[in-house]
This record gives sequence, structure tokens and C-alpha cells, in this order.
Amino acid sequence: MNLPPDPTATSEKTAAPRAHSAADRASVEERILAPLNEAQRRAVTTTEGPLLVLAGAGSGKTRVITHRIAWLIQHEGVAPWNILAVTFTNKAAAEMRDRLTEMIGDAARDVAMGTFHSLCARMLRRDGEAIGLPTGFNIYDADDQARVIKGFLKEDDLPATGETKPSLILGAISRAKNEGLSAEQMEDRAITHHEHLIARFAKRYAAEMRRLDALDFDDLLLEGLRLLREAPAVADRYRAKWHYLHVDEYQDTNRIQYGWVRELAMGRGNLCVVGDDDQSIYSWRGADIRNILDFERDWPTATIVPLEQNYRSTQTILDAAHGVVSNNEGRKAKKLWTERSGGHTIPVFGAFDQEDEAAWIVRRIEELTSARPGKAQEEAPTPHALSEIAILYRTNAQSRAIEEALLRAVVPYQLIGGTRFYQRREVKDALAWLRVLRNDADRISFERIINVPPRGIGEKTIELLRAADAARAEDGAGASYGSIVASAGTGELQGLSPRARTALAGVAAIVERLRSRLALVDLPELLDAVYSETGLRAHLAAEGVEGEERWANLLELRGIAGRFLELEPLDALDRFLEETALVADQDALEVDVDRVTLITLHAAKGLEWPAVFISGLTEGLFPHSRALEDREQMEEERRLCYVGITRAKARLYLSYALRRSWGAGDGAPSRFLEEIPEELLESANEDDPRTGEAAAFGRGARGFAAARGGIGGGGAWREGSGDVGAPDGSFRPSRDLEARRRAYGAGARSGSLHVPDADGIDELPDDEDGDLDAVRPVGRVPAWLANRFKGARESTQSDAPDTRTAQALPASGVRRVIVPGERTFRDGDRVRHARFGEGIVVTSRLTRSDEEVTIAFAGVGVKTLAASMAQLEVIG
DNA sequence: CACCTAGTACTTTTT
DNA sequence: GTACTAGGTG
Repeated sequence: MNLPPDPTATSEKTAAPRAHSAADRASVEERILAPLNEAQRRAVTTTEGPLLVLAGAGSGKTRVITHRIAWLIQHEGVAPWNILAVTFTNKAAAEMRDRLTEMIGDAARDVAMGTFHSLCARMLRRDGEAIGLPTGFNIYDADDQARVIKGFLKEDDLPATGETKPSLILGAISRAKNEGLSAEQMEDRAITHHEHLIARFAKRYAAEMRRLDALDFDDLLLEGLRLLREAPAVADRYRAKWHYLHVDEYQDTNRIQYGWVRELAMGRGNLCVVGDDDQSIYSWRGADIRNILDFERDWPTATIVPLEQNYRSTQTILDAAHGVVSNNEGRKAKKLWTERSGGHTIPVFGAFDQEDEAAWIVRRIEELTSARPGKAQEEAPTPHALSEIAILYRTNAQSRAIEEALLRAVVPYQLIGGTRFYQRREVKDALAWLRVLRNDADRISFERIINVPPRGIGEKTIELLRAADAARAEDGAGASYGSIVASAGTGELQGLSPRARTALAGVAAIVERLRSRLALVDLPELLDAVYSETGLRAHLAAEGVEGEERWANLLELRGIAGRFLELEPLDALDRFLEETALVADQDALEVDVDRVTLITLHAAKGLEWPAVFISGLTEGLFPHSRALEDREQMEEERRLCYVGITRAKARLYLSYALRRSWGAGDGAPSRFLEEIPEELLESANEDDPRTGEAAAFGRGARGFAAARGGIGGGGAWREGSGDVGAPDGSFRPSRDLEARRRAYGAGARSGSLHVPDADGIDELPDDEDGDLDAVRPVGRVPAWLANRFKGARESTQSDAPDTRTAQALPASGVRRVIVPGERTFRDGDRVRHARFGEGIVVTSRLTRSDEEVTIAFAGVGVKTLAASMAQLEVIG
């Protein structure tokens, strides 16, 4: 792999490539400017001084930055290493570099690019000593942070729930940090009891992080800023290095990031920021829309270039987006336009529940991806590739129902976000081993791996170690946690069982052995050593199928580590740990793979697809319930909706489910639906006999509002139309989603790292565990339909088991209807299974919508099967 | 000390 | 629907 150079390196370079002759310059102008419109050209050629590019969605923002950089290099003669571009994700940086390479060749390699977090991390690694920061710090993610806080809670004997829930405490600390407040300032400002509590935690947290030699995501930015402010020599070096600064997605920068950029831009003032206030969706993480709204005030000489021509979407889609976002008050008035007039109207589907909604989406996808003979030409566009389709939703939890439907229909997909590769337990364990090797003070990582694989070190032992560590901290003794582990192993710590002592000595020995190789072997080799020396490998080998899966992930990690071979071992380690800590969800997105993309609205920012589904448009979900009472938050939800809609190039589909499975009860159709001009929408509910239009769709008293009244209260639409958009009948219990993902190769949870090839899609897994029945996408009737069936059955007074089979029901392949709350198998029943032969029911357990039967089969062993799936015949 | 089970509490978005 | 905890057992 060709690794871009470290953007923070400040070594001297030779002369910049430059077009010398007038003819050369003319051809450069032609090449770089020709594809651009007037406004884009202005943005590209305005190279000196502050520049704000107000780039509406799809207006060629990335193109402007790329061409601007090319222009600087080839027309203005600026050296590539004098240019910095800050992007929102590493993926965006990589893409920009690729495009730039196409334009200007190898010189693109030397342009500095990265995210705020990665740039700060590099600078701190290199120069942190100038502000008293140890450069061997580890980077802590939310999980690591939570472990730190949980430690405090344990010391204080406080619950990790309610108002002392770690994520809440951390959220409050983070918010304060992003406002630039120190823990001490928090304490000074605290008024309520709770604020004092949080402030005290903040103080402790800061002190502990220092002791742990760790920086969290906020710290990277804060310390990065402090470095520029408090180490003038260092700051000057970077100012001398980067003459031209670019910031992409500027609307989502926070005050700290802004301060950091401003420090760098001081002097030359060549700062180009590109953003769209309508797409500001990260205020909850400190992004400050004032950065964009007040840019002119902060930089009075700034040039402002609005880009309002959209090259992505049809007019219909833009009008829909505008209809929504124009309801916001705090925005710079603007309206995008496009030459692509007209466009497909936007189908809106009101589903009964999430399954129903997902089934509808899958049907539309099947339409999109298959040619439809028999229809008129304009009705039958060329089929779409799966990779041209994305399904967007507000919360990660919503992906589940959609995944189920896609799995059932055997439609390959890639899921972005959710449980990420680097968050998987075994991957984090392996990385924690590396972090321990890197930094002896990293107690959190130590505690993570000290008993991985299990070696008899439990909570009690860890508590003793922590007490010893805390005691030394109070003495002001600088001993690292690692040295405490080591000394405990040699017998210096009282109160340990001999067994624990031996185990600790073992850990210390492993650490020492591995560390001795640290600077000598390359990263994949080091990981191999970690896997074998620690016993991880042997442990997973003994863990069956799940162990195999985990082991595969560890091999994957080793593969990723191979990207750093060209670096010195220690640099490679730092770089690897940094990149694994700072990967963005979006970085996992694969573009060259033919799969439907499932992604949150947030993560979809900056991306585009020919066909986009936005699902879950119900009040309380989207807009989210936490925004309902707060105007500012509501406006952000609206911007999020705007972002979602403008991801679509040609086709947009909207849907909502009136009944939600958890928590907040039933949802009314989202207000955003009402904000889209009606003539742009078309109902996808075709089966209401009363109105001839969508049952749950329309305007005014008869429309969305009627749908609101309809559900739960015995409203008209449900009775009148029967089962609106009845599910296609196939359904399976949601257990073991992970196993089925694997079976279909459908969803590496973190994309590029781990996606099996698409060819495996039609293969069913071996049935070693007897769970084939739970894997195969056989149909089952949804519980609400089954209930209805139950009523019918009772009225016939029939108890014959046959009536529980489902010939009469629409679903194909149904084996057995499970009536909620009723077991159909008793302990001791003799049953026959198509593959396993005869067996005896050991136990049976009811789940929400199914029955789990555990059966002992002669010669096969004990299997647990889903009654709705397994073809079980009672024989005695 | 590890493992299992049952019960409980909570459920946005992410670098 | 899950993530965590408490409490019991081996």
C-alpha cells in the first residue's frame, strides 16, 4: 500500500512543479477551470486571503477543493507540501487525494491531508513534549473512557446507572471541554448538586487520564490547540509549512477546531473553508454553527462565494429538500437549482410496523434492480446496481428490521456503523495488548487484557493491583501500572493468592518478552507474537465456531497491520494504533462492491446514491423524541432530513411505520412529510378501498392526521383496509442475526475490513449446529396475524394440531404457526426432524414470538430449534 | 475465580 | 432488544 507521507513532517523538499511558459499556463487554466461553472472558478482562483465557500448540497464542493489545490500547485506554483486540507473523514481525504492524483500526478502525494483528530494526534506525537505532554500517549475511545469513569464509580460505591451513568458523565465532560472549559472552571461555575458532581468527576478524570498517559478524542483537539498557542516555536514551524489551508465540512467544526485552524492561518491568512449551514448536523458534539454564520465577522476581508447550482439531484428532490429545510429560521437564505428539471415523484409508504416497512423497501429494491418488461420505456429504466441504492435511518437500531428483510430476500448489503470492526471484543483485546506494549502506564488496557485469555486473574486481584497503584499515586511515586503488575508477580504485593501471583508473573513475563521484540519485528509479526505468546490463538481455537469467527477477525487485523510495513517498527505501531483509534464509520464504506448500503443519516453526509430510501419517518424517531421540545434541536433534525433527501440523485423513497416495536409506543407520520410540497409525493399505499388512495397518507384531516388517529384507537384505516401493506409473509425470529449475517456473507459490520465475497451469497451454511432451520429464510406468520388466526381457530373449537399448520395462510414455506403464549411441545414428547431423525423434547421455552425447543436426538446430540422453522413432527 | 441464569434498566447521532 | 448486574453453582 502506498502510505501518504506524514503530513506533519517538516523536512525540506525540492522545488515545486510549475508551469513556466505562457502556453503551459494557458493549458493549465484550460484543464483545471474548464469543467467548472462561474462560481466554482471564482472559488478556485481566489487563492489569497480568507475565503468562505457556501456550498449547497451537491454543488461540487469536493471538486472545488480539489481543483483549487491543483490550481495552487500548477498555476500558482505553490509547493504541494505547503498545502493542507482538513477533511471530515479519512475516506474523504483519500478520495480527494485520488482525484488530485488524476489531475496532477504524484505531486498529490505531498499535499497534507487528514482529519482534525489525526492531524492533531500526529502533531502531538511529534511535538507534544513542547507543552509537557508525553509523546507515547494512547488514544482512548468511548469504551476506554467509560472504563475510567466506572473505576471512579466503583471506588465511590456509586451505581453506573441513572445520573451517574458513565456515558452521561462523559457527555457532560465532553460538552464542557468543547466549550473550552477546564475541570477547574467547571467546578467554579457549578451551581446545582449535579453540576458539582460532574465537575468533580471531570477533575478526577483529567488527573487520571494524565496518569494513564492517555488522550481522548476531545483531548486530541484541545491539546492540539494548546500546542499551537503555548509553543510558539512549534506553531511557527507549522505556519511556515502550511501556507494554504482548506477545511471541508466547515459547518461541523467546533470552537476548538476553529481555534486550531485560526492559529495556523494567522499571518498569511490563506484560509479556505467550505461548508453549508443547512447541513450542520453535529451540534451535539460541539459543532458550532456560528463558525460558518460568523465567518465574515471574524475575517472582515473574506471573500464569499456561494455555490447554488446542484449537479446531483433532480428538481423534484431539491424541491422536497427545500420544502423541509426552509422551515428553519436560523439559516442563510438560499435555494439550490439544477438543470435536471422534473424527476420521479417521491413514493411515500405508510407501513403497519417495521417489518412491513422493511418488506416494502425490499420490494422496491427488487423493482429497481430488475428490468420490468411489459412497462413503457420510461417506466422501465435501466436496472440499478445494488451499489446504487442506500437505505438511510435515524438510529442504528433501525437497521435490524431492514437487515432481516434483506437477508430473507437474499439481497446483499453492507452495514455502515453499528458494531464496528475495531470495537469487537477480540480486536480490542489484541489492540489493548499492543497499547500495553507501547505504554506501561496504560492501566485501562492492562486491565482489559490481564485476564485475556482467562488465566485466573479476577476482580479481586485487579482490585488489589488498583489499590497498590492508587497508593503509589498518592505517594507521588511515578511507578507505572505495568511495574506494579510485575512487582506483584515477584511477590511484593500482599494479599494475593499464590495462584493469582503466578498468573501475574506470567503476564509480566509475556509483556516483557513481547516488548523486547517491539523495535525489531514488523507489525504483522508482532501481532503473530501477541496472538501466540498470550495464548489468544490457542484460546480461540478451543472455542468452536465463535472462536473461529474471532480468529478470522484477528487475522484480518494482522492483514491491516501489513499496510505499515514501509515504516520503522515503532513508527508503524504508533501509526497503526492511531489509525485504528480514529477510523470513522464512513471509512468502512466500500464503493466497488455490489451491495445495498445501510447507513445512518449522520454517516451518510457527503455521500450520494442514485436511489435513496429514508425510513422511519415517524414523530419521535425522526424527528427524534429528544428534539420535540427544543426548537434548536428540531432545526437540527430538519437539517438532518435535508442532508438525507439531498443524498439522492434520481430516486427518493420515504417510509414510516405506525407501530414501533419498542418503547415510545406508536408514532405519527413525521412532520417532515408534511413539509414536503404535496405535489412531489405519491402514495405507495394502494389498497384503501374508501379513498382510492393511501390509507395512511394524504393531507389534512383525512391524511397524516387521520393516520395518527387510526392506530391504537381502533381508527378507520386499519379496519377499512384490512392489513395495510400486509407483510409478504416471510418472517423469522430475530435471534441469531449475527449467525445469519455470516451465513449470507451479507454484512461485515465494518466494511472494508471484513466483507466476505459476494459469491457466497447463495450458499447455505453447513448445518453442524443444527441451526440451519433458523438460518434459512423460511416464512413465518407475524405474531399479529397469528393472533387473528388463533381467534379463528378457537371459534371452530378444534384442537387438532393440524390446524396449526399454515396452509391457509399467505406465507409460503410456513411450518407451524406459533401462537404467542402457548407451548406446542412438552417435555418428553417424541418428535421427528427431517435431518436429525427421532428425538425427545428436553425442554421448550417461549420467546416473544416463537417457541424454542430443545431436543435430544439419538446419535446427533442435543439441539435447540425454533419451532416455527424446524419441520418437527410429533410422533408419540 | 469462572461461568451461567435471571432480572433490570434503558434505548440518538460519532471523531 | 441488549447490556449490565446480582446471585448462584461448579
